[in-house]
Amino acid sequence: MPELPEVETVRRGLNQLTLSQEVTGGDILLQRTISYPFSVDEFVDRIKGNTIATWHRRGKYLLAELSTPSPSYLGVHLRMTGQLLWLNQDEPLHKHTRVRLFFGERQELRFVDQRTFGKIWYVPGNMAVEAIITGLAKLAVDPFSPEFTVEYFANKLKKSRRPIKTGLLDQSVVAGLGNIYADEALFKSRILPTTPCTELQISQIELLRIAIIEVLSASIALGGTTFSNFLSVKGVNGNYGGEAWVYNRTGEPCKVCGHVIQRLKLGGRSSHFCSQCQS
DNA sequence: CGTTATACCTGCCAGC
DNA sequence: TGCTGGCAGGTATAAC
Ligand SMILES: [Zn+2]
Repeated sequence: MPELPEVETVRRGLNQLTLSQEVTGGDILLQRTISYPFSVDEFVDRIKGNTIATWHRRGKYLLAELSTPSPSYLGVHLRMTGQLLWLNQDEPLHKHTRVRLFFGERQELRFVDQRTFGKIWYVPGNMAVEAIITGLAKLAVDPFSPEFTVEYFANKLKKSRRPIKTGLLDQSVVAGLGNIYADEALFKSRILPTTPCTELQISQIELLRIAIIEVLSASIALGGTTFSNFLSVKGVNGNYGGEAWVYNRTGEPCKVCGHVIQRLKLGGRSSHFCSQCQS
């Protein structure tokens, strides 16, 4: 479900709805969703009594800053099908409910996750976030950060001759891109997904950098994607879908030149592209 | 070290 | 109608 625009949409909803309310309990319906600590009872004990000061996003990871002890955190990764929903506790359970966190008397933050790949961590105050949520250790800069310069990007890309599509999905190159927006950014910058990273000209790298920022911004502005089971915290789907140039359009005509959109497996993932517009 | 394949799951859809 | 194979937002780890 979630790439950067969807996770950012969820983060904004969480900041509107969940702050400054006491966590009064929890119910872990699927133990392996909790990545840390090992004991789910300890997880609930540690979270209980806290309030959330604010939600941060790092790449596709969500981090809730907890009140006590400071600094301590609740981390969430939605992976493919995770949803965080703000509900009344009496709302009937969704089929794929995995974790319930209760707030105050009636409210609940419910983690629903069909494919069960999603992960939740509690990060104690005396431990580094990267030591618990290990995926954060190798995470690259955010595409909206001033550090995401053409020099930074070129430096990351020169290290490997793998296809650029594979490079864009590597979260240690740039944080937050997934299959949809990687394909869209490559189309917008007119680069074939198969192009080896090392063969990109600096001018192409700059076009790609701009396209990444544009495509992610456009989707955030529309509340995330229509593709997949994505839902915001308030339970609504996004509106970014009709504006897709190539993603999920195999066999349909290119919106620019009319040539048929093709699909190719790269790094185990589908890539969608126009062989006329992209080179 | 870089790179690819596979595992982790559930469900949907096209084709036979 | 079943059944089967392929596919789906992502990442960690094993196996070259
Ligand atoms: Zn085209």
